[in-house]
Amino acid sequence: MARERKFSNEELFQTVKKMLLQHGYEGFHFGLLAEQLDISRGALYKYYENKDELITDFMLYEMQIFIGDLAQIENQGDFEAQFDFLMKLIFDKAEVHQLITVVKQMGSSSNEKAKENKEQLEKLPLEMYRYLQNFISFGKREGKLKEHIPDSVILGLIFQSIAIPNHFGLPKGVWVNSIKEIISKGMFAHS
Amino acid sequence: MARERKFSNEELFQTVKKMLLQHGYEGFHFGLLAEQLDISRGALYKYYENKDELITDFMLYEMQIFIGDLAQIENQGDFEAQFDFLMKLIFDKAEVHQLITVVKQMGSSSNEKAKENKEQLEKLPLEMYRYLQNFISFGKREGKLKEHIPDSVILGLIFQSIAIPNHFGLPKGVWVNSIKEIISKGMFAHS
DNA sequence: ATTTAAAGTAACACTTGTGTCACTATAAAA
DNA sequence: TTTTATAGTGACACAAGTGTTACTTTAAAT
Repeated sequence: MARERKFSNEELFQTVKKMLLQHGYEGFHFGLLAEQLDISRGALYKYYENKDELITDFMLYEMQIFIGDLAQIENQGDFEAQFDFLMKLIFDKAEVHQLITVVKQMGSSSNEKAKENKEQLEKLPLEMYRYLQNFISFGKREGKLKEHIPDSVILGLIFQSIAIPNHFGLPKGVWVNSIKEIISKGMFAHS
Repeated sequence: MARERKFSNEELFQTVKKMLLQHGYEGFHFGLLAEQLDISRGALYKYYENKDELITDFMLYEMQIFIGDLAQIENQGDFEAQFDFLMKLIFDKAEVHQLITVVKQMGSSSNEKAKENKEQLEKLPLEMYRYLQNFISFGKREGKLKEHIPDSVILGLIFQSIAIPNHFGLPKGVWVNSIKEIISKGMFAHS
């Protein structure tokens, strides 16, 4: 009944991700995207009214995958296993984190659908927080995590650790293990 | 011999900083800047040929101040004092860190002066590294820092810690001390 | 008071991105 | 094979940023 599409949703979102990481929110535009997908700019308007609607839609997709993965933390057994799982997840999905800054750069957008998407997006951190809160409570309850450090600092530091630049190109294993060691036991030698 | 300027260099750079943090590299432009400074756009071209020349010039100014402050680390006495000094400096100058990402977004710019500035900028991390390398060597030599953790991970984690978002608005003292504790002694309770 | 050098302005031509629309292309249903 | 619904195109009018230039303003030197 209809003509075949020249690009899949999967292709579209992958290209959007690449473009956003490369050019940031303000440098991202339909011309660039259309060129990468080898279609005309006009074709994109068949699916999205504007940039913000497309970006929020993409972010929703990306975040839902991330949360789906995160949900698996509950099946990981003891606290150490959960900690390892979380660190692995974060390092495997390093880009998700940089993408979050993109949403913050969006103004109050013109389009209705984009606003809806944005509202949806704002709910997701709460959903994430549920899993992470459980993880931390579990750790504290078991006496594995220091009681007196605020949960938000623990979470913040874990999440931020993915953004540390590996300038000297250390092998990933060494890299991740070093970061895990500092976060869990500190960089100071035992006195 | 000449007319009075409507804006000082100090004012200019402060506004550039604000605009860059607010809009990012690609969203920053002369029109915006001129409006903020309450001058015409054309006036800016009396001083800078284009955006990249202005931004690199600003970054050079900003980084040189930071390095000047950092140099004081050598007068801080023992290792713990140096660590405290470094953490305080980093938290007081949190913006400098976000600004570094701006330089990475610049393409190979059109203008000669901008290229020169960029080359200068690329030399600065090495100058910073000298101070930080000394700090870490000192710490390891004194047996205060773990020998087996690569220097680049230690530095990376310290610098990255400033970007942790204080979503829940913890008081700055609690906030910084918590982060310092994790970095130095870890978030795991002593077994 | 006149001159002068630098500061600032405003308009122009140019470039790049936006959103729309009449149009063509194509795969499947009838 | 004709119809039809959807995919995709290309051109148009518009909006926003760039870089230049002829012009005006102003404070200090003569």
